[in-house]
Order: sequence, then structure tokens, then C-alpha cells
Amino acid sequence: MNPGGPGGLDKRKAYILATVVYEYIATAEPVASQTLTQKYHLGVSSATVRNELADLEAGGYLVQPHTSAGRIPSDAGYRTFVDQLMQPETLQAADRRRIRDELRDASRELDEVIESATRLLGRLSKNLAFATKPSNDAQTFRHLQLIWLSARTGMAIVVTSMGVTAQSLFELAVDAGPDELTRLSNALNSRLGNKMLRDIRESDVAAAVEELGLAGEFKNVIMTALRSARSGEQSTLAASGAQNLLDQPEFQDARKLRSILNIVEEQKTLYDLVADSMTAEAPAVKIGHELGVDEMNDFSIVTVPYRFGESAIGMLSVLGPRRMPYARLMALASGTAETLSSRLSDAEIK
Amino acid sequence: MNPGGPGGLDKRKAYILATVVYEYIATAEPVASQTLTQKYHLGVSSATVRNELADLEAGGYLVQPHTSAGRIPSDAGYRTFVDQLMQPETLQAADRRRIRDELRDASRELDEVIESATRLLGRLSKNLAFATKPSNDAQTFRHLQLIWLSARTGMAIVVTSMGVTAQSLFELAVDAGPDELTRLSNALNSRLGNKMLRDIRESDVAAAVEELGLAGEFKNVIMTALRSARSGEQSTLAASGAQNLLDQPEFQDARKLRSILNIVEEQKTLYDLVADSMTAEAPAVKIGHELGVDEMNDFSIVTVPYRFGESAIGMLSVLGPRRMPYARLMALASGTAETLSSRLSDAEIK
DNA sequence: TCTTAGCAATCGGGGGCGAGGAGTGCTAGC
DNA sequence: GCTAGCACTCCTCGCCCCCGATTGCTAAGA
Repeated sequence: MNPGGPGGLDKRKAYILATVVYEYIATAEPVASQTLTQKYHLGVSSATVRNELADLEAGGYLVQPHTSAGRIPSDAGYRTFVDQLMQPETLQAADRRRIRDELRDASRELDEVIESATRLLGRLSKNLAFATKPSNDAQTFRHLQLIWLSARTGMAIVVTSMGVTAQSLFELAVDAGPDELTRLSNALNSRLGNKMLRDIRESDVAAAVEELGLAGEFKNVIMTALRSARSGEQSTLAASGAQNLLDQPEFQDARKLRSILNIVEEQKTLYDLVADSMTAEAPAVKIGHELGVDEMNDFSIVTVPYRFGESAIGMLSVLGPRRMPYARLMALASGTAETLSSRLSDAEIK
Repeated sequence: MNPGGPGGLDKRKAYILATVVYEYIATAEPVASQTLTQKYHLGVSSATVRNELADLEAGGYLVQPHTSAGRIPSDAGYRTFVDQLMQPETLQAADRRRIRDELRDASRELDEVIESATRLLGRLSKNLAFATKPSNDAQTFRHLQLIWLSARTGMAIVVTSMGVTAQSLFELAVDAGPDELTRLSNALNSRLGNKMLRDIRESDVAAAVEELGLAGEFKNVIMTALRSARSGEQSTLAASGAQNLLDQPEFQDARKLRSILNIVEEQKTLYDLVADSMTAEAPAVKIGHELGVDEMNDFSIVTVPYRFGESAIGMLSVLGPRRMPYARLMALASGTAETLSSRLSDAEIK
């Protein structure tokens, strides 16, 4: 390969590829050699550029919709652009402030903060934003409270470090008084404190129930509450901004959109698509066919994990046409995820 | 006016109008006089039908997209159809069962039940379904629990008759022990029990706090929790099935959809549109311009209130093209709302 | 008075055609 | 290696025209 530059491209080819991508992202029209010489001072004639473009096409970076049209980037072209050519962006202070302010006003509830962040990202990115909600499995147990409602009914409330409260109504076969419930709550709290939800065993609970000499059904009530706390939100998504996609010239015909909206509504596919970006440090980008789903060949996704304390607990993504402003969306997604992370950590229940 | 039938229409005109609407709903194509004589045994020739169609057009019930096309219903035509001509539908036992089964499996949480019902209605109706979430104002207070998390932090949980739990984290300026919180919880519960949330006064809370000789800041903590319980969900919507609209031939051009999706995302407009149907007994239908929003002239909405106990607490609606199967959607919406209502009442916390 | 057959008139949709133009690839010369 | 020039390709757009669908009207018949 040509050692003159990244990806086997010499400097000029790389620059031309970058301008083609920039131009196509901006205009959604195939880019002609003359456009390039006119808008960018390449210092060479359009004929030279044509030669370079032909080379880039041969190298698989560009494609031509038809013979007498300009070039548009291929998936590989976008990939090279994203990995090596584009100028990374950082957020303007104004954007950063706006994100912070909007998320500050959001409720403190986990779900709602995540939904706010998704809506915000959808609005700022002018694309479809979505977020996976954290599995509660890895959360830390903070408190369990049994609330007495009547002699045989009550409610179990589980509070975790993320402030999630799972509620679970229960009915008993035998009468119980408020005091019993309080004592059982206390016993459980001292035993279970600071365990991760997934590490709580039935035997822990059984021991507490026995210690107080209570009926075995309490154990089931508690386990049900804990299970519902664990399973909450599993692999569900928040999404926002679908109608932004309708603005894109490439989706005017509504058919392409249908498939994508179905995928968004189904959630499962989308979840799988971004799941492997959970551990990534930087924003992860998947372009067109890299998504591995036929209906999504015209789309790209930018994904950033968000954190609670040290560990990544979910992903925030932007889905848009392959012709998306990658640098900007990566900056926006990162910024939103960062703010979301610190917002969540602020609200931690210690 | 012609006294021969409903709305000033004689029997034959009424029948012809009804068939035009049926046919247009089924085909999305302007309906020709010949189509009518062929598909429906009118017993007269197409020329006669043409005369009748001309009369109906003069009466404002039909319009012609252009001279050499068939007729399509006007808003007034649909209105007459809905009010007087169409055959009301009732749900098949199978549909009814399906609704019941799907909602039974849904979580018992208020929000999620409503969202499930909305999703289900979107799926069954093949249109966009949305629901207003109930204001918590009119809910009955059942229980307040102060949870001790650390010497100066805690969580207040409010349980209402609808099973809604509002949570509210608080911080205290002075230390408090678990016992104090428990005693305060008890004092509050005995004072506030069975009041409507909106009827709880600050003085009720203050009295309980004073009775136990606790610091005044407890009053604020409790009031905050109660306020957050009251304000939860205010005028927010659940929506589902937007991509169904993409299937409709009249929305292939994506532009019409944008405006509608914007409106759905904004929520406020939509909320206002259906708000006045809250007190209706039967399904309320708004057709095209009756919605009073220019961008929605091509749409209709069917709205049904759902109940908790005796009182209507929210609305379940279907939004689709004017050319919607009104009778079926009214049946579906009613059926879903009914099931939702009984589901909610079953889960009442007494 | 209502109905109907027949018919001219109207208008949109679609196909074909050709001009225009954008853009390329190639060649030859610098 | 670069570039001017040019032939070639192929898409787009507008135009026209035809066809078909459907109507409204007229005049005759029940």
C-alpha cells in the first residue's frame, strides 16, 4: 500500500475523500469534481481531481450512482472518514450549558432523567436518539420497606443506590400487624445492606423471616419484590425524535422509514445492535451495513455508554442517515452521556 | 328540509352516502357511480346514482377531487355517516378476550397499564393510539411512609388508591432517627387517611409534626412529597403506533406526517383536542376540520374516557386518517377503555 | 316526475420523446 | 504528473399526446 498517508491514501487523496464526505453530508447530492475545485482550494484542476476520484472509487471509498453523476461515499469511505480524516468536534460552551440546564430541571427519577436525556439528544442532534435503560441487576440494595395497608395487604418498596423504587403489592393468607412488617423490614435491611441486587440469595431472606418467627409466605413476598426490582426496565429503550428523520431528503418516500420505525418500536434488534458498544471508551460508530441489518443499510448509529459511578450501565445513541454529521453527533452524544452520568451519580443514594 | 330521512336525506340518498363512505374507507379511491351500482345492488342505474351524487355534493356531503373523478366524503359526509348512517360494531369475543389477556399480563403499575393499553390499541387499530395519563389530584391518599436512609437523609413515599407511589428524596438539617420517622408516618396516616390528595392542607401536616414535637422542616419535606405525588404525570401522554400511519396511502409523501408527528410529540395540542371529550359517555369522534387545527385537516380522532371507580380519569384515543373505519375503531377504543378501567379498579388499594 | 341510455366533454395519469445539462473518462500535449 | 479539451453517457425535466375514467347533460321512455 501507499505509505503516504492513513489507510493507504496519500495526503491529497485523503483530503479529497474528506471533502467529498463533508460536501455530501452537507448537500445530500453526489459530489462532482468541479464542485470540489471550486469550493475547496485544491490547487489542481478538476481533471486531476477526476483521476483521484476514480482511484478512490477503485479503492472502494466512493461510489457513483450512475455514470454521469458525482461520487458519494461508500460505507468504507465513511469509515475512513470517521476513523482518520474528520476533525473531531468538542461542544461549544453554550451547548454544554444547555445540556446541563435541561437535565438539571428534569425530575430526579432514574427513568425520567434518562428519558429527558434522550429527548434532549434527539432535539439537539436533529435525529432519532435512543437510550437503553440500565438493568437493575447490578444496583446496590439500600432499603426495603414493608408498608402495612390492611391486615392482609401491604406494599413492599425496594430502594436502590440509583434511587429506583420498585413497588410490589402483596396479599397475605394470615393477618399481620404494622409492627411485624416494620420489624421484618429492619431485619432485612441490616442483613441485605449494600449487597448488589443480584447477589441477594433466598437464604438471606429466609433467615430474616425465621429469626422473627414469621410465616414462610413473607419470604415469597419479599423475593417477589426483589425480583421485580431486579427485572424492572430490562432491555427497554427510550426513543425520541423519529420525526426528525422525516426531514431528511433521503427518507421522503416513507417506505424506508417504515422499516426503521418498526425496528425502533421492536426495541430488541436495536438493543442488540448497540449492546456491544457498552464497554467502549469513546463513542462507537456503526455505519450502514456494519449494523448487520438489511433494512438499516442507509443508516448509521453513534453510541456512547453512560455511567453510574465507575461502571457503564447503559448506552445513549443517535440513529440517522449514513450521511450524518459524525463529529458533531459524537460530541453531542458524549456530552449528553457525560452530563447524564454525573446527574445520576449526584443522585446516588449512599 | 326533506323529511324523508336523517339529516334531510331521503332513504336512498342516505344509503348512497353510506356506501360511498364505506367504499372510500375501504379503497382510498374516489368512488364512481358505476362502482356503486356494480358492488351494491341499488336497483337503479348509474345515471340515477350520478344524479343523487350531484345532489349529495350540492348538499355538502361529498366532494370531487377533480371533474373526471368519483366522489369522496367531505367532513360533513363523514359526520352524517358516523352519527346516523353507519352500522355500529361490537367487538368479537376473540378481540375482547385478546384485550383482556394482554392487559392482564401487563404490570400492575398505573403507568405501565396505561402504556400497555395504548400500545395494544395502537396495534389492534392499526393507527396511532394515545392516552392521557390521569392527574393524580383526585386520587385518594392511602399511605405515607418516611424511610430512614441515614441520619439526615430519607425518602418519602406516598401511596394512593390507584397504587401510585410518588417518591421524594429529602435531606434534613438536623439528625433524625428511624423511630421518629416511623412515628411521624403513623401520625400522618391517621390524620390524612382517605382524603383526596388535593384536599390535604398544610395545616393537617403541620398539626401532625407539632404533635410529635418535631422540627418544622419535616412539614416541608412532607409537603414536597405530597406535591410531587399530586403533580406527577400532569397532562402527559402515552402514544403508540405512529408507524401505522406510514402505511396509509394518503401519507406516503412524508410531509403530511411530519406535522402530525410534531403535534403528537408536543402533546399539549393533542391533550387540548381530546380534553373536552372527558365527560362524554360514548366514544367521541372529531373529524378533520372539527379538530380545529389546520395541520390535522386530514385526520380524525376517536376518544373514549376510561375510569377509576366511578369517575373518568383519562382518555384513550385513536388518531388516523379521516378515512378510518369509525365503527370498528369506536368499538376497539371502547373495549380497550373498558378493560383498562376494570383493570385499574381491580388494582385499587382500599 | 322519476329513470335511463347515450354521448360529448373534461381532466388526470402515464408513456414516449427530445433537448438540455451535468459530469465523467480518455487522450494528447505540456 | 498535470491539465485542457472533447466525446460520451445518462439522468432530469418539460412537453405533448393519448387513453381511460367519469361526469353532466339531453332526450326519450315509464
